Amino acid sequence: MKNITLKEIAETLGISITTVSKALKNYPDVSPRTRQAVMNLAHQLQYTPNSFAVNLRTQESKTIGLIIPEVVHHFFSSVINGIIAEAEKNGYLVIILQSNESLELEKKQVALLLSKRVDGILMSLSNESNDDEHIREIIHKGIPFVQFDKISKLIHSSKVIINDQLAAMQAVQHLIDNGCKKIAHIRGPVNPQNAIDRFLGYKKALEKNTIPFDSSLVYTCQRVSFEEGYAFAEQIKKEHPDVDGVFVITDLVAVGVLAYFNENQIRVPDDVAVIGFSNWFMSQVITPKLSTVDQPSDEMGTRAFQLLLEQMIARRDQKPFQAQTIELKTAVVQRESTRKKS
Amino acid sequence: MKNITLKEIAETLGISITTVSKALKNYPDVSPRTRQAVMNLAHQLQYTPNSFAVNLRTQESKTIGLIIPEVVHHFFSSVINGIIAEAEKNGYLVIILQSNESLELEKKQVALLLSKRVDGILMSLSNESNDDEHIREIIHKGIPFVQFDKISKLIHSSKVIINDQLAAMQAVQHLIDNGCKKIAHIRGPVNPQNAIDRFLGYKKALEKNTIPFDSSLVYTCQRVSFEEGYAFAEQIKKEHPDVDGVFVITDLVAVGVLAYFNENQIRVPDDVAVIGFSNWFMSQVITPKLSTVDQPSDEMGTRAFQLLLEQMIARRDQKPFQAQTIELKTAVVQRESTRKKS
DNA sequence: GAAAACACCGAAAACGTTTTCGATTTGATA
DNA sequence: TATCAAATCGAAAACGTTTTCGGTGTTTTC
Repeated sequence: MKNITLKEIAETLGISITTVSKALKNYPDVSPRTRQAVMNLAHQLQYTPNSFAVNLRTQESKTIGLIIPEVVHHFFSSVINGIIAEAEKNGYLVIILQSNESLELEKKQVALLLSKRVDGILMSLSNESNDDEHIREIIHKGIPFVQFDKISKLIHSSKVIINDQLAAMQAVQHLIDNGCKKIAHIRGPVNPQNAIDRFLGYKKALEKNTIPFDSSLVYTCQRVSFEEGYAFAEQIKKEHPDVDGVFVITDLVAVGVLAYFNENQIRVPDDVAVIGFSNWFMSQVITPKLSTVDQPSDEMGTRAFQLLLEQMIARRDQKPFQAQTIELKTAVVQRESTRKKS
Repeated sequence: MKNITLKEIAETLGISITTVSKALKNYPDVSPRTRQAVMNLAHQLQYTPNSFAVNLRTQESKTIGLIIPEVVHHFFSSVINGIIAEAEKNGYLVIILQSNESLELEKKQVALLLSKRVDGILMSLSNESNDDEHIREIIHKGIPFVQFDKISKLIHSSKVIINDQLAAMQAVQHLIDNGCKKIAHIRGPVNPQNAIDRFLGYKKALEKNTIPFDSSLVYTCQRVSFEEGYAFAEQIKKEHPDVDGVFVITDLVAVGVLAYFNENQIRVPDDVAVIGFSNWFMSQVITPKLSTVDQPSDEMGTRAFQLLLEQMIARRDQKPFQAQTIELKTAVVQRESTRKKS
């Protein structure tokens, strides 16, 4: 039951701890004979180094922290997938924390990870985040750090993002190209950068097509939920019966919109076209199939980790490191909810 | 940038490291004066204990490992949610590993967690798991361990499960109660206990209703995917045009079944009733809304962690510990895909 | 045959904490 | 005043590893 240590190997072999350690780590200054003996015994005894001791000695834990707003979320779970796969491939483990979109929790969790002395931190901001203190703390402490998806533009760090503004423009343009004249937008909360950018993209697309912007056509989610989509769909139809296109902040909400339309004999896309964002799995199985903007979630995870790894290596080797921003490609994917109008 | 230590506090205050440590940990044998001084300085300097050192000294890391087959999966992501919430509440962090349904990876990951010396391990088996060695290793080493969802009955450990056999029986009974006479079953892979139990439940329900069991009505998934559901639906309709009910291993596959039926003018539930399992979010938004068996995924996570915590505490206090099995309640939830036939 | 090079090994410090146990001081008691 | 108890502190060991540096002994070189 007791875990075996270098000391025990050393004692049974009648040599020093130092030599055992060196034999195991392929140091050149140990004879083939002793190395073999050590290796054999270590293997036979199933020796595994005590990682607590290794951590203390080397001052690194080969563990990174990940803070995301939500785990039960198709997009984020895909990102997690990418991160832990890439991390494991490179010998790192991932501790996952969930901010539940709460700034307060997010701050606690940053402190927690810092006190745990993870080798790096990966983070997507909560919707409440309008305050940077805790993030600056990470950077100030010199902990490798990269933001992805929901980022703060004010923080100088590596980032993996998409061009939300452009993607949103393309989505709205797609609506227009399919004959929509009056387009509503169900946007995300006020703080997150991507909600802001998508809103800006919406505005720009209208502008480009000389469609006047009407702020009463913009509906703002608080919780970004299915229920909100459902409720806003109803509200839109009440307040603007002639709306013929809706651009929705994310697929989950868009599915709520579709649910209301379906239940109330409002034909999609004939009466109203709907386009979502993120390309959740769900979108391809509902009726009508939801058009959306595809966003490479898995890749976002792997790239984010790679960036973090670069920075962790630079730190270990005391080399300078330049923060980088990677912008991933998005693509409008057309499905049934935006078929062209005759 | 440098992290501050007990030693530095001790030196600037002109007292010993011991006293500083004791002051911070509320030992009784330090005077109010010095305690206050230490507290103040520690706070001012933002001292946080070096967890590497604490780990080494206390031989625990306040970190647990979690191995699941898949992260991008509604059920599992819900369980993760429950686990990390409950863990954090109790001061534990969670390292998540994904076996990708591969036994080989699963074994590596167990070894990894063992070498990282996590305080406990939570695990749901991969579909490939038909071999116990690595699990027995965990138990043999005395590491607290609890299985959930996809478990091995042969391993003696705490477990959090549902009564798959009963739940499946109820699902099939529900189909029968709604007028189905010839019921197909799309089952999960051969190894997992829950696939076996659900199949057994299917058989028992037929038996109870004196419907003859026909093995050609049973279709076996390999990957438990949407696509398989789609393909099996086609196959079922070809081989058994008179099938009027399908019980499917899980909602994702059932959604594939619905997709095929929808596209081929096979009316659900009028021609064929369909019931899934697990109550994924998706099920309530597709057309027709999918009947299913609700399974408390979040709670499964919290209960699993609680069981693990009990065992970790018992181990720390050198108290004996009895493995427990918690059986969570399931419930058939009726939606549109199984409306009663006239 | 002396000097230099080489091969092999181990002592010891260091990482930063926790905890035991003994030492010292102070105040109270007989 | 001598004794005892209580209050306060610190030395030191321990957790298990990594790595530097110096010390042997052996072999090569001129």
